[in-house]
Amino acid sequence: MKTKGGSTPNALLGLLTLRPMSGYDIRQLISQSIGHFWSESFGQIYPGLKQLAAEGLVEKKTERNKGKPDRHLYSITSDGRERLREWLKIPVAEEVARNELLLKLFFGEHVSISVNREHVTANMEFHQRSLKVYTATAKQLQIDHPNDPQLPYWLITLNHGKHYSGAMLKWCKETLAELDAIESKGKRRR
Amino acid sequence: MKTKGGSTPNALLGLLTLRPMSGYDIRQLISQSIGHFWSESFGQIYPGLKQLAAEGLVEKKTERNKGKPDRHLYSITSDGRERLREWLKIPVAEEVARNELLLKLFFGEHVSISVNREHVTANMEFHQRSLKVYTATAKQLQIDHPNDPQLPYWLITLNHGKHYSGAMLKWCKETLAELDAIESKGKRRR
DNA sequence: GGGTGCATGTAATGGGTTACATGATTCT
DNA sequence: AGAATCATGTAACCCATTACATGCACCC
Repeated sequence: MKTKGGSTPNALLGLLTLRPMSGYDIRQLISQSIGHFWSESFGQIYPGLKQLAAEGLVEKKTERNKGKPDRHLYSITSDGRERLREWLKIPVAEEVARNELLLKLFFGEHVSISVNREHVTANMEFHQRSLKVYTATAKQLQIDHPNDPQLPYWLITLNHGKHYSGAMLKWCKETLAELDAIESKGKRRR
Repeated sequence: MKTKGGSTPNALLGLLTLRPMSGYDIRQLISQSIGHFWSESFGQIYPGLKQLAAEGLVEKKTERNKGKPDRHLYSITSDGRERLREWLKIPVAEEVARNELLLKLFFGEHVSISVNREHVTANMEFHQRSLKVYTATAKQLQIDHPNDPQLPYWLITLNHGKHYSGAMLKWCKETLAELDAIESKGKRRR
C-alpha cells in the first residue's frame, strides 16, 4: 500500500514530537522547518488537530491567558507516536508534480522570447534566494542543535534543497542561453 | 497578477494547438509529451473541453463511426489562441511543492535506518528510470520533428528533467552514505 | 467467456486554500 | 490612529482524482 491521504494529520503528529504546540505554533514552526517542502493552512491545521484529539492521538490542554486568547496546547500521545511510525514506514507514492513553469515553456513558441526569458529569470532568482536560505539554515541548525539525534535527518532535507536549487540554477542558465540561440536563429532566417 | 486557477483549461488549449483532438486523444498525448510535469484526468478533460467550447475558445466537430463510439474532435479557435497567449504571459506563481519523501525523512529518526534507506532507494530507482526516458525522448523528438519551431521548447522541458533527476540521483547517493554514517555512529555509541 | 482498448461522460469524494468572523495587545 | 501580532475556528469554494455507468469490437 502506498501513501495517499492522511499526510496532513501525520505531518501534524510529526511536528508535535518536537514539542507540545498550539495550532498557531505549528503554523509558525512549519515556515522555519519543513516550509521548503511542505505547507499547511489553518483551515487544515485546526480541524486536523481536533480530529487527532478525537482519535486519542494527541492530547489537548487549554492554557488560559489574561488579555490574550486561550491557547490550545496539543501534545502527542504514545498512540500518536505509534501511528506516526506506522505511517513513516509506508512507501512514498511518486506522483507527477505539476509544474506550471514547464507547462508554459512547453508552449513557449506561441509567445515572444522575452516572455519566456522572464519566466526563467524569475525562477532563477527564486532558486538563488533558496540556495542562500538552505545554506544559512544548515549552519544555524548545527549551532542550535549540535547533538540532536534528529539533526542528520534535518540536514538531509536541506541537502535536498541545495541539490535541487543548484540543478535548477544550472538549467535556468542553459535555458537562457538556449533562448538566445533561438532568437538569433530566428533573426538569421529573416 | 499571478496564475492560480485556470491552468487546466489553458493546458488543454495548448495541446489543441498541436492538432485537433478528442478528450481521449488528449489524455493519450499527455503521457507522451507533458506527462513528466503535468497530468489531467478525464474528470477534468471532458468538462474542461465543454466549458472551452461554451466560451468559443474551441470548436467541436462530431465524427461518427460505425461500431465504435462517436469521437468529439475539438480544435482551437483564434480566440482560443489569443487566450492561450495571454495566459502564457502571466508570471508563474512559485508555490511550495509538497514533498512527502522529504516529510518522511525529516521525521526519519523515529523509525529504523532501513526504512529510510528504502524510501531513498525507491526514489533513486525512480530517477534512474526517468533519466533514461528523458534521454530517449529527446533523441526521438529530434528524429521525429527535426525542423519544428517548437522543438527547442520541448527540449528545454526535457533538459529540466535531466537536471532534476541527475541532481536527485546525487542527493540519493549522498543520503544513503549519510544514513550509513548515522548507523555506524549509533553502533559506536552502544 | 473475459480482458483490453476505444470512447464519452457524470457523480461522489477528498483535499486544500482563502475568506470570513472575532477581539485584545503592542508597536509605530 | 492604524497596522501587526497573537489566537482560534468555520464556511465557502476550487480543483482534482476515482469510481461509476455505458457499450461495442477485437483478441486470446
